[in-house]
Amino acid sequence: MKNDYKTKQKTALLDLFTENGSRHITAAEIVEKLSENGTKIGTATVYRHLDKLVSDGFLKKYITDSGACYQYGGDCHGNHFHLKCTQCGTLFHVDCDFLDSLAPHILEHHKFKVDNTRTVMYGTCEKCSQ
Amino acid sequence: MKNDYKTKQKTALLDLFTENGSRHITAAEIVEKLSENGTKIGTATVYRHLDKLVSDGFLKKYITDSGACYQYGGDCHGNHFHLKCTQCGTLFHVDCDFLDSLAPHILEHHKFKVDNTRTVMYGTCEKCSQ
DNA sequence: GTAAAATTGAGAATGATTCTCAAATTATGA
DNA sequence: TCATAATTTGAGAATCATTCTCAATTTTAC
Repeated sequence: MKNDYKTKQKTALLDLFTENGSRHITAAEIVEKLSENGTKIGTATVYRHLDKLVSDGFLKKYITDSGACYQYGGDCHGNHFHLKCTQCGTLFHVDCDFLDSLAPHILEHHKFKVDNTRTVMYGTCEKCSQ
Repeated sequence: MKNDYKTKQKTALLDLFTENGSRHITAAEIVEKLSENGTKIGTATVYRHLDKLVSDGFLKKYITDSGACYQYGGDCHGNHFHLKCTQCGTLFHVDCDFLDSLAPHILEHHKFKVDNTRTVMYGTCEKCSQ
C-alpha cells in the first residue's frame, strides 16, 4: 500500500495555491516564492508535486511558448480560456458563454474532448494592437 | 541595403514547404528530411530561416508541449484549428464554420486578435477516449 | 576576378524540465 | 519511545529544444 506522507514542502506548495490568489504561476516562481516564505524546496520536488496535482485534477496545467503554468482548479469552474499576447507576453483569462459552447461543439462535430484549461490562444492584445 | 542571397539551404527549405504536402513539421524533422535529400543544413540555419519565414507570413508557427511546429501558410486559408491529443500525441487539423466565428467574437467582445494558426487546443481524441 | 555583403554551421550557451540516488523525513507498531 | 520500513527530498547531472557566436564559406556586384 502507498501511504501519503506529510511534509513541509508538500504543505507549503498546496498552501500557495489555496491561499494565494494568483491565478497562474510557473514552477520557477513557486520555488522563488516558497523560498521567500522560508521554505526551501528543490525544483525536482516542485515538478514532482505539480505533476501529481495535475493528474489528480487539483491543478490545471497549460503550456505557453515560454514554459508551463499551473493554477488552482478549484476556482476555475467550467470553461475558461487563456489568451496570450505574443507582443507583450501578458496572459489574459476569459470567461464567456460563447466560448463555453466551443468544447461541446468540438466534441459533437469533431469527436474530440477539449480541455479548455490547458489551451492557450495566441494573438495580440488591445494595447499592443494600437 | 540588405540583399537576399540565394543559397542551397534556403532553396531546399522553401521547396520542402511548397512541394511537400506535409501539413506540419518540426525543426528537427526539417534537418533530418533535408539531410536525406542530400542537403546538409545546420539547426541554426533552419531556425533562422523559419523565424524569418514566419514573420514574413509565409509560414505559420504554433507551439505544442513538445516544441514548435511549422507549416506552409499558403494552403491554410482562413481559420484553422489544431487539436492535440494529450494521450497519444496526435495532432489534428480542423476547418469549421463554427470555429471561424471564434476569432471575430473574441476580437469584438474581448478586444483580442486571435491568431488561430498559432493556437493548439489540448484534449483527448476519439480513439483515446474509449 | 575580387572585394564587400550575406549566409552558414560547429559548437557553446541557455533554460525548462526530468532523472538519479543517497540522505533525510515520516509513519508504523511493538 | 525506539527501531524499522516506506516515502520524500534535493543537489547535481542529463535531456532537449532553441538561441548565440563567430570564423569560414558562399554569393552578388562591378
